[in-house]
Amino acid sequence: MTVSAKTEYACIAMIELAARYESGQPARLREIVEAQGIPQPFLVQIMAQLKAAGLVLTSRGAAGGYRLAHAPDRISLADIFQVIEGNGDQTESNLQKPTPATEALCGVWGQICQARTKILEEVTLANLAARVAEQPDEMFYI
Amino acid sequence: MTVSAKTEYACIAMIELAARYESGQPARLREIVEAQGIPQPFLVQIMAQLKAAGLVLTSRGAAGGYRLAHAPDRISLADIFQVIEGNGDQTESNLQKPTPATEALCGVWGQICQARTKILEEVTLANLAARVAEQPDEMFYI
DNA sequence: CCATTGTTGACTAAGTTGGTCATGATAGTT
DNA sequence: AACTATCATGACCAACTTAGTCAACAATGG
Repeated sequence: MTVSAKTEYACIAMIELAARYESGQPARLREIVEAQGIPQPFLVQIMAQLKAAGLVLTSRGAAGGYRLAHAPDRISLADIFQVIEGNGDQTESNLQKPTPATEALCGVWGQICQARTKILEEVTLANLAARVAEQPDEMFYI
Repeated sequence: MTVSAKTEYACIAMIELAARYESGQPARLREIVEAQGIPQPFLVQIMAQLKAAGLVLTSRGAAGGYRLAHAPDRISLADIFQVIEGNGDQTESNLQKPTPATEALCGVWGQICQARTKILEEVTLANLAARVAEQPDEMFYI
């Protein structure tokens, strides 16, 4: 599989925002960074992409921060992957000249993409937030 | 998804070998290269890996070449992926500090890996060779 | 006005991918 | 034995991607 760090960070940040969605108050970058241990300047890039795609809203200024653009149960991991990785749907071959063999293989790649997309679409932020809430917080070490 | 060129080449070469399995005669590197348009020196590397993993047998010398080590219906794409990509099963997080959020996500990554592996295990070389044989050969252009 | 926050875009270091090259080892052919 | 066809091995390299940094800027609340 190999999910890139960037994509994973994006998902984590979105989960964090989902947890605060009810309160209606925006989360500052620093808060997300501190809660999750993501390198700050890197997260800036990521949030910018998520904003450009319309998944999060921002407010500038002293009391600013990031909020989800939609309810957590309306945003799925598939949406986030789409933004960060582009539509990674590789139904194309690396080989220029199409042969019967490449076409057969592309069919398989397509099947895999479909299976993956289905799973990602079914997992929403609300869904994940619930799972997170269930787990013990494991903060008993420094 | 993004299957690397290397992995795809490996699969193609194995399909080519599967087609010749019945004849019992080894296929030369050059023949595979010419039939499929893979850069020759690169394929050498790939075949070496497949050999080291015991998927193909080789004979050196004038009438030498490559053969499958097992019947085509005993080799699946999962075997080939395993050799070329290592066990790409990423159930690990990119983030050092494990948080509840990362654990929830890793569960999803695991699900996806499982789905992918299942598909790859079900597709054997015999299976693919049959699909290839069905397709018209599209050799009407130069 | 000013401190706090997000915005933008350029930059970079390290690793991976895709590929090349040269040289050597082995086996059949003559 | 000499020759040639074939695989074997390991070093090498260029381009791209990933992960991350930095600095200057813009807007907003108090």
